[in-house]
Amino acid sequence: MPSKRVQTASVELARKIPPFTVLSQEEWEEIRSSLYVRRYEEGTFLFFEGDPPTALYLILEGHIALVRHSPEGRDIVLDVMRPGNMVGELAVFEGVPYSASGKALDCVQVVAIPRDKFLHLLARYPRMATAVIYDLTRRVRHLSDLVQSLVIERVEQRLARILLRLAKISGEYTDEGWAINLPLTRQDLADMAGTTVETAIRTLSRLRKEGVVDTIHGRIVIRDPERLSEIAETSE
Amino acid sequence: MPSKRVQTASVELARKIPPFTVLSQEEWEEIRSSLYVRRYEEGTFLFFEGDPPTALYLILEGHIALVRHSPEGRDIVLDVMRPGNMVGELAVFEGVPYSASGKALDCVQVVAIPRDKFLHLLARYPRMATAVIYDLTRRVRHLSDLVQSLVIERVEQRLARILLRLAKISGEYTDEGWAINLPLTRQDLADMAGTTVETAIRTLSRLRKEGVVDTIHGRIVIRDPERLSEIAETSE
DNA sequence: CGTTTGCTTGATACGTATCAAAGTTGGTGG
DNA sequence: CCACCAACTTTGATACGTATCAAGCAAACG
Repeated sequence: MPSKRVQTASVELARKIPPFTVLSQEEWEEIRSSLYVRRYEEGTFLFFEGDPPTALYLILEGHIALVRHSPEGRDIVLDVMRPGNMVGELAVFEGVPYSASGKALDCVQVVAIPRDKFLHLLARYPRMATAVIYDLTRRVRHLSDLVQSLVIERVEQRLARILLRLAKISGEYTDEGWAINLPLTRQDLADMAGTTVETAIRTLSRLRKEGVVDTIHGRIVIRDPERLSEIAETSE
Repeated sequence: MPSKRVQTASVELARKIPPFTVLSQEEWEEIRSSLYVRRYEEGTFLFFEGDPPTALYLILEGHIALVRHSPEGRDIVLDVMRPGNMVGELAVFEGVPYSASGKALDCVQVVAIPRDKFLHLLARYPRMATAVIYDLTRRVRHLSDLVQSLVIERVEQRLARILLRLAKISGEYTDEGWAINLPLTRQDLADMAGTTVETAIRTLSRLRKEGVVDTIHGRIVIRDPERLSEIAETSE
């Protein structure tokens, strides 16, 4: 049964990432059966804001955007998570609905841990909490940066910062430049920068005319990382 | 020695708040000597953004604002912490400089736990991690709300939201209305709303003329909580 | 008292949202 | 292979909220 073997192999990948690295081999073997692998297509949702907290997800592959939907129909991307990160801890911990939706930005593979299983695990192996704390810590720091960015920076700077971050997260060096390996729409970028599509487009167009960035086959390529960093850091 | 007795009594208050409630009496007695109480005057700083992480603080009394300073001299309040909350966990955990300053908004009393002591405690009593996680969870949720607020709401709505939150945190019912028991300047409020003093003042003036809020002896009083909630929730 | 610090109001400029409309791309089925 | 549709992208004109600069005012303080 090939599919079964793939499944087992994938779960085994989780063995090597933070919450589980603290476990001994026996402990791991014991809990492994509680975990299951799931795949999500680009653009699909793992869960929606407001859903009851059924599971916590550990990213094996791909990228997930945490998105808030506003009543007026506007979306806001709070964070972009990548392999090794956890998603859904907040809700799972407090037993309250997810406070944001989890949207697959590309082809995503996760290990899902049902809420009650995870709470059991944590009660039994409290050392696992360290991994959760580190993940939350990263999120607090990122959100703090985002707040500061929204208050003091203009759209151009915010976009520059976002592009550099995305390139760091999932960039690839090509002969065209430093390419961001994610199928992002202008709307996605606008939602990350806290602005509108039109403004995001205008800003990117200007940067393209200046030779700083470009889009090739729908992917954004950073042609002049130095210049982009300058724009991101300009304090005025 | 009266001062010594006060000190001991104050440390004892920490016994009843989250990270320590999980400890048995013996465990508590063992670690108690590692803790010490500190007091801060209104307007003083417990630590500054960029300082090495010397200690984690547990608030016994008073309120602390987590403030980011921008290079251009602008301040941004990321969160307001109150009794029972922890301050400084991020830096203490990762061993990196504080990512924001801790500013006493009123007369503050804290239990300080030196970094190495706290890490030891946590390694020894991993159950304590739960309290840390809950605190971080609250912060992530608050920062997420703040980001959403900054992106979709206008200054008036943001200020309304902030006033309601502050009133919930440290409000008192007087015959004048629901008074916020903190000595806040207009600048403080502007820093919380991510705007400038002038705009904050103009907005508050308007609200005062409409009979929604007022300031009496430098304290803000909410005269019409209903109306203020409406303003905070108006989705357009 | 004079000086500082915080508060207030006004005039103007700028960045970005909004509304509108046209161009582009990729996929689907005839 | 082409026609068509839907989704995404792009550009333009205009309006609005808020920052900025400037100046006067009030209260606190040594």
